[in-house]
Amino acid sequence: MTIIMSKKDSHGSIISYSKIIDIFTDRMVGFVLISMSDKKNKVLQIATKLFAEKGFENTSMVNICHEANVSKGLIYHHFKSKESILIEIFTGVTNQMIEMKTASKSSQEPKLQLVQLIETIFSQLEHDKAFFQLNLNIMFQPSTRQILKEQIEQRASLLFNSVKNIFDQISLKKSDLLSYMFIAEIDGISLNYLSIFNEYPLDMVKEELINKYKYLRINND
Amino acid sequence: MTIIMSKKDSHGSIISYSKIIDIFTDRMVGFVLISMSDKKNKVLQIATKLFAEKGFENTSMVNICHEANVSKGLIYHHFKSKESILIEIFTGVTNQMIEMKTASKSSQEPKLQLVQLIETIFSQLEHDKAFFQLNLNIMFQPSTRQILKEQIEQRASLLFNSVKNIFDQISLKKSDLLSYMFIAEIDGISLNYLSIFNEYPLDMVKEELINKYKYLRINND
Amino acid sequence: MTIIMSKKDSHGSIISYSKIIDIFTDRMVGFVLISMSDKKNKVLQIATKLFAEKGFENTSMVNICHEANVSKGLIYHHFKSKESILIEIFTGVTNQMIEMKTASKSSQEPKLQLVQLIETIFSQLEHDKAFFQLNLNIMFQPSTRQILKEQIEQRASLLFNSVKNIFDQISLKKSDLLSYMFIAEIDGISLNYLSIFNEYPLDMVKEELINKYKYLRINND
Amino acid sequence: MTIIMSKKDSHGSIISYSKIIDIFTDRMVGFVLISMSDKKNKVLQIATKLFAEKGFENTSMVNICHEANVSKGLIYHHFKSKESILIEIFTGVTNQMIEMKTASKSSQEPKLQLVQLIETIFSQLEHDKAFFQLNLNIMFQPSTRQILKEQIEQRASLLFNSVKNIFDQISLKKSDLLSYMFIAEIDGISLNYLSIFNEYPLDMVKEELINKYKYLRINND
DNA sequence: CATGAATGAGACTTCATTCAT
DNA sequence: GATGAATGAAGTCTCATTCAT
Repeated sequence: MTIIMSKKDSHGSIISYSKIIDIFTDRMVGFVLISMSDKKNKVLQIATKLFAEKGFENTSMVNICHEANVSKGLIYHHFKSKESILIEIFTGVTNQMIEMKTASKSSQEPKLQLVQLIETIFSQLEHDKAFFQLNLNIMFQPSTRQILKEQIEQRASLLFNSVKNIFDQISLKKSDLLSYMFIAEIDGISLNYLSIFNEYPLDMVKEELINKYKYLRINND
Repeated sequence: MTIIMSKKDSHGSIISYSKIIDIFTDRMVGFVLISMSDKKNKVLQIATKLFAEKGFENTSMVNICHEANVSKGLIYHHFKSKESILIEIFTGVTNQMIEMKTASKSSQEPKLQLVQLIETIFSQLEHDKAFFQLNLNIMFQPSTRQILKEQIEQRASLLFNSVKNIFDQISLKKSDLLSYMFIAEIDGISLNYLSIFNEYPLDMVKEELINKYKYLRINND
Repeated sequence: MTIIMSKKDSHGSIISYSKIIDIFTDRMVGFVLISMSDKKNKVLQIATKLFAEKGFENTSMVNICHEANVSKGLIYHHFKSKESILIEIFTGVTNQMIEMKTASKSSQEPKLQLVQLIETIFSQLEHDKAFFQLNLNIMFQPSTRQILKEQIEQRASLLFNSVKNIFDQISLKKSDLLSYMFIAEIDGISLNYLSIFNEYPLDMVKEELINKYKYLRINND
Repeated sequence: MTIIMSKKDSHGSIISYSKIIDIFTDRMVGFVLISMSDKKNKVLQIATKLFAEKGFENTSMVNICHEANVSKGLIYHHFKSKESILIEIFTGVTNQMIEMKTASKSSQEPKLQLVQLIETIFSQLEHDKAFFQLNLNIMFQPSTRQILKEQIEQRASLLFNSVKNIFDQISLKKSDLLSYMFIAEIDGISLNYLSIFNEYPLDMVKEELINKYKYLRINND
């Protein structure tokens, strides 16, 4: 799944990728992660960055060591293998998504929820191109895809359920189909923006999409 | 670009991936490839298959040699490097797309052209998942992406112009935006079908999309 | 030396390998080991087991830590190095052998002493294949052999003197040669039983050997 | 099996280990090996030497590279792994043994065959201590033992059948038992000579053994 | 055209050992 | 006594590429 779920916190702001990166840094307060050693943190942070920049296969353990100022031995003290670093990164984000989903109970009008969701996602997309590209890279590289198959599926159903939940509030009819179309549109735009077109008119496309869903009228034939 | 352009040949049929694969085989008559030796053909064919199955980085020259029943020396006689095999594969398909584009001058009603395009693409998608995944893999793997940057952009504008050309026949207004949306929808669906959802209702989604464009009414506000 | 000396204690029973293992446990009362901490004991015990099962080179300190439920730091608190664990294990057994030797003063008829010795050794052999294999492993692995060279020689002469002492009681003539042959036969059988033949008829061979020495008649030509 | 079978060639001389080593050198004329590249030969030769001197686990691929004046890549071009070098060495010798066995049809008096066998083996033993030690090392190192389990068993039965065949000519009764004892004596002496005693009186022991079998009288009770 | 021996850089990983706490 | 984070050397193996034949 290309999309990272958004979460409105008490101040109405959005948890963006900068927050996701915080999972591995000092501001994170989840009890599981709080005890993570600084060096391990650093490794996860650097690995995330390098995997995003160069791809998983083209990032060597030595690359990570050097950038993280850490010895090879230490990495293997904290992680079983290179693969397991990838898994830990991915799991961190997946857990974050799950947590967000549980936390976010919107009472807004459903069409506005869709609009909000679109805005959140595109805002993240613009801020963290590299991170989204990492996700795509991982999903289409057969080797890494295999490793993270389950999580990818988990994330997909997580997002789908969130979206379908909103459409159900609008109309139970065709909510499945509408969810698939909604997600396809967002993923397609992300894909084109990130990797296909040189100068993609993201703002224009975003506006079009928002208008579409703001004034959505469902044809119940 | 996820999308491989279709071409209606004189019999109204579609150039599918099976045809694309033919680029590398004896039936191909393009002037560029006509002189290609059988062995070189075989290498390109096998490399395409292996890159799709295992990814570029995880396919070794030896893998290709063994499957193609060819010696290492011979591969380096025909190709400067592993990269250049990838480039040649990609170029072959790009050239094919260009040729198709020049050849295909449809006189059909524009909305039917869109429907035809949708059907073509999804038909290819279903037949050649691996090949489409290869394209995605290459585009999101930073290393390979860099190598093929220009071609990726060339293909994107090729497709965009084809689509925009159709929308222009419907209405000059917003034809850009509509083209971007159309491409995004198709790419998004492909993406979700290929790599995200476990059991994607491709037929249902396709039908929805076809209905949308068959009866398209443009809001000219 | 493949052979672990036996000892008849006051009840006529034999000190078997189960007793040897006790060196490292609470029932041991030797003055050297009495003050040994429980954890150190445990480490020696586990190390013996792992060295026997996997060989010295293929047993890592971490393997020992995990199985002994002890931290790496603690092992290095008790032992200077991995080598020194091996040395301590070997020394423990050697000391035990020395102690046994000093303790065992048999007044039996010499040929019966030989029979007794044969029975003891084969009984141990059957009970503790792994332990005997460890001894062989250590003696033939050039690296470990070097470390324990002196002890190996010490044990050899210890055993040789014990055996020669018995043969001296039978006949002073050729007692050297007879001792070498006796030891060779026992070691050869052990070797074949432990490591060469798939289904070795140990009982049959043992009986043959016992008969040979029970009714030994020395040719004094 | 510690013992390498001997073979009387047309001049009554013995194929010693120096001949076995020739398997890997220019004098070998077996059609299978004649085509082996010089470099591959060299690697096998050097590996044999180093495994014998330092043990399998303590010989690194780099050690072999350096001594054989060959690149790491080349070794892996010829051998799948370090293990496979060991297997190839061992297999070479095993095949040699099989070939010798088939070739050697002695018409001598059986007791003299035994004497001949003893002399052959001890002659080899004295010439090639390191090689015999390698065999022992391999058989008692759990890791290598596992790898060569089958061959070890094959060799054992090969030797056993040879020996039993001779004893059968003397007396069918107890020929099994006598074979086991004979092999045990030889292996025991080898073991003691190679690895236990500092100054082993090999000549004296050998003479004793020869006398025993030269004038063997079987007790048929 | 065609082969495959040969190279050497660099990949992932293991491991004994040290040391601050 | 006890812990485990941290190190760095060394190990096995892979791989794109070159080149003599």
